[in-house]
Amino acid sequence: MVTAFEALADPTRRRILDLLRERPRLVGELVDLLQISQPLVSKHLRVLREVGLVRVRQDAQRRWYELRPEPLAEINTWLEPYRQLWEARYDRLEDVLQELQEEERKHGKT
Amino acid sequence: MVTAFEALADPTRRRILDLLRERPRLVGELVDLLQISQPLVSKHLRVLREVGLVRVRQDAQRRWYELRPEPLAEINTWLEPYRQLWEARYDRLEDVLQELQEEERKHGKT
DNA sequence: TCTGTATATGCCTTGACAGTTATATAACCA
DNA sequence: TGGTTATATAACTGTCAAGGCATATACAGA
Repeated sequence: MVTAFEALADPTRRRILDLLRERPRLVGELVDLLQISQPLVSKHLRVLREVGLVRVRQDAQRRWYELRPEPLAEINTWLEPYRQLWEARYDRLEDVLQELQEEERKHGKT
Repeated sequence: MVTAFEALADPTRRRILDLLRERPRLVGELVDLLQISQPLVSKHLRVLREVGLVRVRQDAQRRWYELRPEPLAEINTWLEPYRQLWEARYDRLEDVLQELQEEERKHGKT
């Protein structure tokens, strides 16, 4: 596990980030909200920590996990050159139509 | 494997997409460029096909693989609310400084 | 029809990771 | 100090995907 891409592949981790977007949270809060075991939450948080997507503030025995969105900029950068492409193609319906035709040809040959 | 997020987790697949961004390519071309086995390329292409990130045009025995950037819009949408956050924090150096201090405190206590 | 070319698929092994349970660590409180 | 709370980690299991090898499929040309 190295990049933010891998970290985002897991849907649970995406949910954790979404929850931290509202405000920092304790591990226990996340356990309640996600309905999964505490060790599992801690593991996902460790992965997110390692790629820099969250940081921890310790407060006695409690640990506040806080979002650090900067690594997402890496993904945004990778995405950039594609953005223009899909925007440019929004008005072209031919793709969809042609695909429907091909599906028809393949499956509909009863 | 379901979403574009999972598809992008693999660096080889990201490379394939980058190559297809220039122009459509034959499977054989990708094999040469990526320096990996033909079956493996075909398998990655299958994953990309299943999430709709590429499409195929058949030309005799050859298959032209072509980029279909639309599913990336899903990722872009997910990213959207985060974008403002990291942009808002670009000018705050305190984060970095505080982190350096904490590292210092932890490891530098010789 | 046979042969070569281009690509896909099946089977297998290995490694990584999600998830669980049990336990360790660490700080607070009585 | 002992007990309790909050979180992390270790050990384990099951699953799934990457990658390799062998083979099937599909088409073209002779």
